[in-house]
Amino acid sequence: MELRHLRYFVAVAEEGHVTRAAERLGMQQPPLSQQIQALERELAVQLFRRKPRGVDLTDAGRALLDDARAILAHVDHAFATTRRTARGEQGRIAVGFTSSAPFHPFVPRVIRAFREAYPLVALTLDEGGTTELIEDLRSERVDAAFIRTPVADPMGITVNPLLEEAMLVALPATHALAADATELPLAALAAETFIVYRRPSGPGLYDAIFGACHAAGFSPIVGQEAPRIVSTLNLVAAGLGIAIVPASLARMQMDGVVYRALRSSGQPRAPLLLATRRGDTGAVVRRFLDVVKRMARTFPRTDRLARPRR
Amino acid sequence: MELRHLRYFVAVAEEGHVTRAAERLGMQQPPLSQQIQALERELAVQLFRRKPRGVDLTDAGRALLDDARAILAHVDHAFATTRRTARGEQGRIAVGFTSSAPFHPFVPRVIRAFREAYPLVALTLDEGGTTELIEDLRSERVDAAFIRTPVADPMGITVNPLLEEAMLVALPATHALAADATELPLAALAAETFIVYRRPSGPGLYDAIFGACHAAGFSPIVGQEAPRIVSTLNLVAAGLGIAIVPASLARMQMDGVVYRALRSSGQPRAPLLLATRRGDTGAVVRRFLDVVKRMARTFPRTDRLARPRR
DNA sequence: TAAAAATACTCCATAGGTATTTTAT
DNA sequence: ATAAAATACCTATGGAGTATTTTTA
Repeated sequence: MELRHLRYFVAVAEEGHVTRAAERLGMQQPPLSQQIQALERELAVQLFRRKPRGVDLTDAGRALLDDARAILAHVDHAFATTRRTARGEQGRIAVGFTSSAPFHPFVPRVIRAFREAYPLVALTLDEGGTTELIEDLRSERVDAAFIRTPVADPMGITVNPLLEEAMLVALPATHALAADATELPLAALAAETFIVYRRPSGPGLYDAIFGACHAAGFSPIVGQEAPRIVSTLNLVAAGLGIAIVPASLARMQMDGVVYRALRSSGQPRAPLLLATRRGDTGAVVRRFLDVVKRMARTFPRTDRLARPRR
Repeated sequence: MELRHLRYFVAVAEEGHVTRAAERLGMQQPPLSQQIQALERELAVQLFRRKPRGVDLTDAGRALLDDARAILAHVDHAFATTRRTARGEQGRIAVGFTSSAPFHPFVPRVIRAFREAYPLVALTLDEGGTTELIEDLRSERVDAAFIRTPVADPMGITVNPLLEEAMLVALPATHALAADATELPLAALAAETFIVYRRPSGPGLYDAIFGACHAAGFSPIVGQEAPRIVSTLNLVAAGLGIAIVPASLARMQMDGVVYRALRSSGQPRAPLLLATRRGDTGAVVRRFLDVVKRMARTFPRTDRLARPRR
């Protein structure tokens, strides 16, 4: 029993005429008659009643016709779905992000663009800490993750740098420097207590900030450590110190916190990165990466990556 | 693209191993590999990732697997349905009956028995006049019809005699003969006005009643004609005359009407018949006829048919 | 290096073609 | 008498078998 038999059966049933059906199928009448007979023999059921000017369906044949059509349609549908899945146009993708990532306008923008470009892909979003997200990537709970810091141990993980942005100083509103409306040189913060974000297993943005301070000629005084970037702002509002945060965080206005720009020379910069599994063959993930990289290239110049020095 | 490809694909996907799948399919590994490749080529999609100890599904392959299983199951289901339909175990049948037929206990009994024996057959019931039912049979609105009178023009119709029953006199309750509790000889009705049932296109039970009366030595006085057997009883209740009706009608107790048996010698008898299309090839109809005929043979002796004299 | 899949080839079963007969009105 | 399906027979495509090579962790 093969699909051929069903295709032939439907053609004969629809034409009510073996010869005409053979014509429609681009074949001769005798082999078509034979295949129909083979089908009837295998089912041990008479499907057609032979009449002098054609054939017509028996009750059993009529019962089979609907099913045969449905089966053939199902086959077509399955193939279309398979092809779309292979092209990455259909399927599912789970995207993770750290708490600070969605403040960067690039992230919601790229998610929206992907959803529009691939409406048949079910995209789910999960927030998590960087360490957690890397673990989720390895265990395939997520397929891609927007993170803000390079990964310490990228075994099996590819980290794609996307954009960089300036960093700002977050000051308590009552702070003396907050009165100054202009941008600050980094050196002006030499006497301040720094609230830093540092995750247990890696440096976070720590190195970028400290490197910039050292270049500016001082070694920062470290106060409280916060578990995630967003929570540093709470500590700043409480007057426990100042913090250097990615510029996009300024979108979150928080009572008791004001932001001030840093003078561009020697300014630390915060990256936005996308982590994926190394050698992931999922076509949807590849499509997602394509969209993300393409959009990163067309993002406003100031946020583009510095060309890596070779 | 043939079902073979889907069967092979499912086997390989389930085993995760071409060689083992080939074993399960009772074939060698190379032709199986070839067929899988042919499937991938036709879809232009890679379904398996080849690994040193077997193969595993790509996303596209995983998408196809569910559909492939569903398609193969659908094929099996379709074939089972087709076979059942051919055997008359599944399908539909429309059964007609004249207004007086369901009073005969045989009719509801046989309907119930058929429904139990063939639960997958959808049986519908339609009441109608005899002429109407014969027309419905010809136009395939019904497939079988219980009727009470032979058909005048049975062109293309087979009428199967099933049972015969005695006839009773229906008398107005106020009638002098109603006081007499015992059975009556037919001759006692010689002076009565007969209400007869006679359909436009045929004799109905007219001939049976008149024949019996003539044999009893009188020619009945005909009063009103009623359109259907049941309505004769209304005319009897109204005192317009008496009627000779099938014994099973006595199940319908009606105010103002009493029934009296007729002495058996020369008693007219009413047939119950089943009309079907001559040469109907519908397996369900054949099953129905089988059940009806079998049950008619095992019905209480007094209602069985007189052996046709040759 | 070893297990498994892929390739190369051979064979034959059968789908499909051609010619003719049978069937049913 | 005629249209159409069935049968008989032939051809050749391609599915399946055997032997061998290639692949990859």
